[in-house]
Amino acid sequence: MTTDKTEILKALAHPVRVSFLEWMRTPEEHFCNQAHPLEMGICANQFEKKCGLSQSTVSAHLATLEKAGLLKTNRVGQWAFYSRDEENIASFLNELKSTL
Amino acid sequence: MTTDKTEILKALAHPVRVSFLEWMRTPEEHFCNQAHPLEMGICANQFEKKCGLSQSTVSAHLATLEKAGLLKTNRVGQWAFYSRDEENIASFLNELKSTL
DNA sequence: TCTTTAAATCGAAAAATTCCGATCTACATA
DNA sequence: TATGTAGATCGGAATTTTTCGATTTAAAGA
Repeated sequence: MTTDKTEILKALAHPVRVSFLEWMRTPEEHFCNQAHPLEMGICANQFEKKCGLSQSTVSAHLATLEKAGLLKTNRVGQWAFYSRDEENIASFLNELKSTL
Repeated sequence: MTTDKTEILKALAHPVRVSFLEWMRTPEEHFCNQAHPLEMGICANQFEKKCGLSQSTVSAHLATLEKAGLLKTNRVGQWAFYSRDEENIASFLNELKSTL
């Protein structure tokens, strides 16, 4: 969670990772079949089903987004729940708007 | 000049290309030594001096930014003058803000 | 304790990106 | 016409990214 502009832009350079973030804007729309309450975040395995990539690839994409500061992780038992880091996302968008 | 979100985000994934765009926000500050008037745009060779990369590499970076729709080209004689495509940049930022 | 399940990590292959020097094209000028 | 300059394009090397299957780690349940 570095919040470095370059790292964030690299994280956004792959369409699958952008999709992950976009899906998470409206979880009830994209992850309505999740066993756990959506308030806990989105379970990692939900992304696998939705994007068709392997477990290890999805895990790597989620790690990239988390390292960039765009996602937060909530580990409960054997599960990892991801949610958008709205504060970092907003400040990135603001920085981009004022510097780009 | 496709104005495709994915292509733009890929174009922004390299720090040198982001620098190019940022420098061009204030040309009088970053390209004050240009022989031609800054209103014509920024001459390609200006970027070479400033970033230290080779002519062919700079040309490729500029082409990437132009294909993404972030820059416009104005060819005059043997020179290529580049300027920001403010309209596309603004609509990209707006789209990003409302979808990401 | 043994088995199952979820997710991270490892190792390696494939693909994409970055970069350079050399070449090619176009224009300008002597 | 020959020379010089600017910039695009080509070919290839180096690096980075993407992806997968296999393994490891950790927790859950039988």
